[in-house]
Amino acid sequence: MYERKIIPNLNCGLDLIGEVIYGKWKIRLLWFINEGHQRPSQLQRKIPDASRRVLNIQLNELEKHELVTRKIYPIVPPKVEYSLTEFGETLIPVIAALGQWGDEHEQHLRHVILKQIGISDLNDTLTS
Amino acid sequence: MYERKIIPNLNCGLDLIGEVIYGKWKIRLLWFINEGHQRPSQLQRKIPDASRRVLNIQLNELEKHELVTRKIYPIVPPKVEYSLTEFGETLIPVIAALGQWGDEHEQHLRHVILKQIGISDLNDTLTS
DNA sequence: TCATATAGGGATAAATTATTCCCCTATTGT
DNA sequence: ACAATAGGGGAATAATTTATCCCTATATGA
Repeated sequence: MYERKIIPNLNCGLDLIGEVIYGKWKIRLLWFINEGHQRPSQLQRKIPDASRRVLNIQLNELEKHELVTRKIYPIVPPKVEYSLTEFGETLIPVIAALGQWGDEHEQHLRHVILKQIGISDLNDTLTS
Repeated sequence: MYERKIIPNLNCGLDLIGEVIYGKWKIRLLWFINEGHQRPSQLQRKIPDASRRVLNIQLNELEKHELVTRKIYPIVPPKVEYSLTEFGETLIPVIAALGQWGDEHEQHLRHVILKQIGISDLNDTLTS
């Protein structure tokens, strides 16, 4: 595992929440697990742009941070199910607020983001 | 400026909000600007762990994303003030929700974060 | 027998983000 | 003359995060 060389700040609530949700796919993982997509293969299908590898890594971190639990069924082929812990569930309303803000301002966000990236990528983005 | 090689997903609200707030200091910048710390030097004093350079870069991005505006006073020594746009203001309640969750679960978060990083860093973190 | 599905991890490359260092302008105070 | 303050940016490097590729194991169906 990677070992940090710069010690993180843990001064305020924003620092603390950042430590556990800052990761490209973590919020989506929590969201989909909450929606009932509990198995790794299901999650991968819901998030096809992420590689299986990263999802595993980020799921491990979520588990270490006690936001999710992992249940292994001793059968073949293997079966694993992730569930939100009570702690993890408290985060759902916050994630909902993030997603809602994004949805409410979709038009404007798309505009300013594409403007910055460069309009040349517009087609790629829309067709992906 | 850096040019992306991987095209971002802009499928849902979570993708969109991520594009504008995903950055180590952005949320704090928005928060402090909202609190009235509008000048770059003030912001730097509020966030001493970030270098002046990164703050400038992230402020530029926030401006491009139309979350803040930059007002330059043509005097010497120079004076600059950042303000939230109306759009930026709509993000404040969301940031507040993030910070509040972090504050409410401070004990538990500290515990799981330090557990993962390694307790050896405990002293460093507490005295920094 | 061979492909598929299931779950996971090691090693390494690439992409992205953040830090460091140094440079520029002009005024005020010592 | 020199340091400090105000704001800003280029270039190089470090740190961190993601992506890619390849390998393990077992059972089922074609």
